[in-house]
Amino acid sequence: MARAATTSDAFNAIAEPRRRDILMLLRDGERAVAELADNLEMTQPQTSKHLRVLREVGLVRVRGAGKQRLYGLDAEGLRPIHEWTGGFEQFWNGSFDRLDAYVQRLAQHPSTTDRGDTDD
Amino acid sequence: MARAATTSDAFNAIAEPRRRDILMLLRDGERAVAELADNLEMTQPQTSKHLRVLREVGLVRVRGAGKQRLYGLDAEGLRPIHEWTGGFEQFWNGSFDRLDAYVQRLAQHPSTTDRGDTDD
DNA sequence: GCTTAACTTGCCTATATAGGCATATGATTG
DNA sequence: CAATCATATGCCTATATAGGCAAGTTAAGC
Repeated sequence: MARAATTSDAFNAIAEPRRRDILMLLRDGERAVAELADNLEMTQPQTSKHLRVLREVGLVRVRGAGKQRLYGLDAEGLRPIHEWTGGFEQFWNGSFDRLDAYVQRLAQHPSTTDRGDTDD
Repeated sequence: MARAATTSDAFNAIAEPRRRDILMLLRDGERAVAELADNLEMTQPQTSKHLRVLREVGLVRVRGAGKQRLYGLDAEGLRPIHEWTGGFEQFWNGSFDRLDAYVQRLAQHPSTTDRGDTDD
């Protein structure tokens, strides 16, 4: 099979640096497409396409304003990613060692601790 | 041009659900390839390839243990993602309105978002 | 209705996988 | 060294973009 679709979920959507840039810009408020394109030095169609992806995964929403289309942030979709990565927080704040790993393994998969190399 | 490489950074690496599964399993401790493959119901080559991507972006590390290769978590690389998404936290915890946006636009410092330096 | 402005979409190409399968590489043991 | 177990890679195919460019669409204004 082929690779996963970037339009499938937020994880894939923010894998593209361009789209992360767009989201960061939108933190300052709604922006028109041309404004985004100008700020990020991308062509307009390029910007529109990225915005479409972001819209399909629900990270931005559009609002018609005359001839323009104002895109606004809908960051709720980033929350699952923040929480998912947060599930690994203990591994980078220094409060984790082999004993912790062993305890966690026991708690979660008691049957899979039979590798016999836990000689502590 | 083509789409971005999934091996380029952690953002791309975790865009693949399979790889997220692997990382979650590794929270319980080191695992051999076959063990991961078995747990996730993937083939062994498939697992090896995903592990290679994860290794190249620095999310896991390997350790030879006899005939086996034990993969362990190196979650430090997830930290930037956690922090990046954290930069949008204000948008989903309800403490954001048009005035906030206005103030942020005035400040124009997208590099360092709110890290509790106001009234924590 | 026609023109213009601001976007969106279609079409095309090149590229980067992800998965399947077979094979090569590494390490251990007899 | 040969045999075997555990992984890693190579090769191949199908697919999903991302980007460029052109054409279509929608909204205002005259």
